[in-house]
Amino acid sequence: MTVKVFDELKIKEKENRKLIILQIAEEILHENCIEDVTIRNVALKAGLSTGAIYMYFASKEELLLSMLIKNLKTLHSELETLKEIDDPAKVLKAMALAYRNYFINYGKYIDIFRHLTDKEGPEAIGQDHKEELHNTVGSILKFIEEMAAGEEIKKYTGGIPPGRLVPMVWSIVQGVSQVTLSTTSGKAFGFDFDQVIDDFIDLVFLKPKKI
Amino acid sequence: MTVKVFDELKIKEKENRKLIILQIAEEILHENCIEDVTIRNVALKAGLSTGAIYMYFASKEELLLSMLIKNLKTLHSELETLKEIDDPAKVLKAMALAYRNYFINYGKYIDIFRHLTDKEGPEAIGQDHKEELHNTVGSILKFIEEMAAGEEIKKYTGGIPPGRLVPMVWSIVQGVSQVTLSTTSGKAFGFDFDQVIDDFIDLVFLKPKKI
Amino acid sequence: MTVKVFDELKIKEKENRKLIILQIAEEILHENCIEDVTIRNVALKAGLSTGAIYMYFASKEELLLSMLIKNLKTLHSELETLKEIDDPAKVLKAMALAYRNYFINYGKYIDIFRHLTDKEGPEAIGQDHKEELHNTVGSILKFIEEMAAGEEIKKYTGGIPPGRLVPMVWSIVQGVSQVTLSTTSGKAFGFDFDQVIDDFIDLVFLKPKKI
Amino acid sequence: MTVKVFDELKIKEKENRKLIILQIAEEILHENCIEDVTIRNVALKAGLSTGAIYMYFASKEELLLSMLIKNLKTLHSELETLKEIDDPAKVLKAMALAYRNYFINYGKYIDIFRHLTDKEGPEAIGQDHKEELHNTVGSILKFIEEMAAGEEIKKYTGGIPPGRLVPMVWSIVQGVSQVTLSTTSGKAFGFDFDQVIDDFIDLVFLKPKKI
DNA sequence: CATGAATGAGACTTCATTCAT
DNA sequence: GATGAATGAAGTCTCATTCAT
Repeated sequence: MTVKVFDELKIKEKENRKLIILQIAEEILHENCIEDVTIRNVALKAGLSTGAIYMYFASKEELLLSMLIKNLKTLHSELETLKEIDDPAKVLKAMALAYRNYFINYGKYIDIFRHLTDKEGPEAIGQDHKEELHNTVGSILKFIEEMAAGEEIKKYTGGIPPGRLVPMVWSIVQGVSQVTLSTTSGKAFGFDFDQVIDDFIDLVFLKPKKI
Repeated sequence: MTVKVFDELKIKEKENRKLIILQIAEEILHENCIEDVTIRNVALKAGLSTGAIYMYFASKEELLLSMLIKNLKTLHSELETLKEIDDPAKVLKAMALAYRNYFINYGKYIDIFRHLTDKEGPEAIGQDHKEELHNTVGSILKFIEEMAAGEEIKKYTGGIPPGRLVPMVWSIVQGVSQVTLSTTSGKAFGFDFDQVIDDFIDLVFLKPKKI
Repeated sequence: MTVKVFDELKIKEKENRKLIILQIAEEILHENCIEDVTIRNVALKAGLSTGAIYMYFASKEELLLSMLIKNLKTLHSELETLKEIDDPAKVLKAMALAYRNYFINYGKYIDIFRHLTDKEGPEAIGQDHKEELHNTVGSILKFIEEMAAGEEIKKYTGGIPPGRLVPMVWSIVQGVSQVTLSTTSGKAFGFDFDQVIDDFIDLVFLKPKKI
Repeated sequence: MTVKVFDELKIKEKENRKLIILQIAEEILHENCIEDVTIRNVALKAGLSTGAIYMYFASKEELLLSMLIKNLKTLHSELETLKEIDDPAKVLKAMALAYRNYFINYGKYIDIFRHLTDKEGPEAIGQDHKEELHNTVGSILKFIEEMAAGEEIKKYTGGIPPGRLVPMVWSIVQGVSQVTLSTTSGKAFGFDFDQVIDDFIDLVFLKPKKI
């Protein structure tokens, strides 16, 4: 029995250390770029040896994947808190802001996403991990669909079924984030996240009343 | 005289080979990912030695940049052909399709964009090249703004000035492309480019008439 | 406690390996020329992979610089032991011999010197390292000046202040080393280091008494 | 007959173009460093193709060697003009200045010297070229020996035979050039060529009279 | 558990040299 | 004679991963 308790403690500790490593990797990604997220750099910043990282993650691939999933889950739970809002315009704005946080803080996850999913062959992501990723994204999309199915929103979306609003919302929020928050377009051309989102909401939700 | 003709032929041939290399690089990018666009790989696929690539491009940066600018220019000229269309909904659809081609054929240029612009320090893109890139993007954005300033479109966009419609259009088209055309979201969740664009156009342009 | 001992051992071992690599690099330099002191060659001769060298030296520049400074320091400490000699002729001879050892054993440091200092731009030596080098050379020159300031020596050098004797001594000893010890002039024309130095000492120190 | 004249003209023209290429190589060496003397750079500056250089020089080695020998010959003929000077101190000063010119203008010939002579094996310099180099240096040394055999000079050099003065003069002049004219020691420590040479001449030639 | 030395492959890049035209 | 495209070897350096300790 006692041994078991110890074992569980050990597992918890291990899980803890995993999270710490993950967080350090995120900091590096956030402060620099995905190319700088090397095992060496992570180990260095964590005060560990390079080899030690492999006690917690089987490969770099797995580490990156863990980062991605962890953050998608954070995004999901943030979205969940929006369920109580009634006004669809406000929901959309809140969703956009949640995504904005996800994008700003862990901004370069699209890179990871792509990096992990576009590859084929031996370096590619394992099937099991692929599923976990798929499920996590799925739950976010499902949430969006639920939001889109609200009574209020139908007044503005007409005949478009909720299922079809999902890729639209997802696309727009991601597109706006990427375009307005990236160094190039964003800073160079003076694009502003809030402005674009607000204008979009105006366009969709307020216009009918105006005319 | 004859010599001059020969000279011109040589220059043309060289330009040709440059384009072939560029196309090969594009194929690699398209079939794999930006990390796989290495000088080695390009040379291999071109049946050349690695050194030979440097006869046509002074550095890897220049190769990537050439790809990017070439395709942005193609996009721009495709957009220019849309000037005669009157119906703003049709323009938007046509623009989206143009971008879709750009994105589908040479898919991951956003990666290059970021890859080239996010870096700082010695590996970063040179200032002169940065400007060329900036200008090319600028001319596309300017075109969008001109489209957004049309009389017809004002009926649907209300008080939003054309300048502010630019990032919105750009964001949405890019976002939809990325989300629906990428392997992951697109194929995995059954998102469809045309459907999303059409729904969006419905939302913005047809709704007023319904209510 | 034991752990600490182990740690210290490791550090010592690492330092040891660093010295071994340095020595191997020196051997290559001695047997060939500075162009042959490549990371590849050093690694090969050390039975290591090229990457392994970078565990001990951050760059090739650092390796070369370490070689140079190490040997300048050896020269300096050898010179320091000459402080007790009274007879200036003997001091000069001893200094020349010390330099000869430095030059013979690690022969082509002048090359490194130039290699490191003549370059400008990114490949050039870092400012911090430049200073360390400057200081090391400075301490040697300072020693020579102190020697040149001795009472005895004034009888032979007349009104030339000690500070001006420094470049002269440095030049002559280096020149004689290079000319007599190099493969070409030295071996080809039968020049002999000791003979030249002795003659020079005769010329300066003994002549007065003769006339 | 006529054909022969043409042939000679051709040979002359070829020799001419050889000299031009040589001069261009020298300019590059002078303005930059030996590493920048590449066949490509020379061809570029000469307005030729890389391949064309090989019509005039069998290899890069030969080109460098030609540069070296050409300049040693210039030095030699400059020295020959000093034969009429009587005062040995003045001769020494003039010789030093001649060497200084050789060193300043084509300063990095010592590198070439070393580069060419220290190598062994297939890349090494051919035996025939080695001899030409040897002879050219030999004629300079012979000149120095003749100078050192003058009656006037014996008063200052006592019993040292002229043959043994040769390496001393050669060493000192080269050493002083290298130490005072190099970026590092020279500029960094404020060494001055003329000062050192003058002091040295004082030391050897004028001191006896002072005491 | 943890270390960190070492590997090996691969990244970009340069350059002397050759050869078909 | 001359061109310049192409090669192939070599250069510096990075990094995921392994393994003896």
